[in-house]
Amino acid sequence: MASSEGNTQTYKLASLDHDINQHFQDAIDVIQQHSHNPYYESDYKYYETLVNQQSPGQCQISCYHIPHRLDISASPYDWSETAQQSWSQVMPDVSLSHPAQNESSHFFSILPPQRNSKGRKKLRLYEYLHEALNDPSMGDSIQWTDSGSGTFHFISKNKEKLAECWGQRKGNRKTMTYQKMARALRNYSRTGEIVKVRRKLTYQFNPDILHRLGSAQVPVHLPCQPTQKEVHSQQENTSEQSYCSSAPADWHSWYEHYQQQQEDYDLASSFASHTLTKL
DNA sequence: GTCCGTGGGATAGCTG
DNA sequence: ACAGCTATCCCACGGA
Repeated sequence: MASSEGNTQTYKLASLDHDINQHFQDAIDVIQQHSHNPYYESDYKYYETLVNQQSPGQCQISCYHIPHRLDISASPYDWSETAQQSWSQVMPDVSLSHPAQNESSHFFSILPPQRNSKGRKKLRLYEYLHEALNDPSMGDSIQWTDSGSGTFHFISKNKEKLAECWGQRKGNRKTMTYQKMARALRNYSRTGEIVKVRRKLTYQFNPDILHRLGSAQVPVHLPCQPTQKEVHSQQENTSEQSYCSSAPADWHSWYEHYQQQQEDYDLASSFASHTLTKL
């Protein structure tokens, strides 16, 4: 894909200017905000405020629901509406002053899109990550950077724990590592489901994926290693609900938007670098 | 030099 | 059996 190559080149350029860019990040943010890019906003405001709330080593996902203003809670969602919505309508409008983990919560589950040989849907990585993000007990491994824009980051200290949980969840024989899990995440960059953000350990959900995950919820408890009964029960609960696997109209525009952001960032980086050279 | 994060080719495994 | 998709394995690279 040409866009992937473009992104790669952009990353390489950005790495050359890494030091400079750190100092110019604030200025770049201002530029991006003025260019009306809603998905490049202040992703990192909560680094200082986010707190590890739960005990480490606990490999369990309780699956809490974050209420979004646009949320449709547990009711099935008509995805045909999504294609008719503008970007601002699709995006959950979560106030930056209310980090997700401080919200009141209740149990939920998400709907895996793939089916296994028995006709059940298979959990995908991004779904698992979304579960983990909304599970306070996993707050020491993965956290929302900005739940409104779908930006999240792994906690360096415990990211391996999350990866191991993912591997256990998938029933892998070999231990899953963050490195391998991150490789899978990079695959999502190709499809646009999750993209890499220019920050260490930070990624961003496609807003439509985010919206889909946020609105496909039913009360259920999902342990890291669910028993067969639990798996069956969960899947019984979710299999009847509609789950649109086709890409809605806004998906493409979002990805273009993302690429444009990369270009904007690159331009800003070049400008910053050029300016410093002259100084 | 090591460690960590990232990028990507190759391949295994699953699904239709 | 086959193709397509996703996850995993493994290695290389760059920065701190």
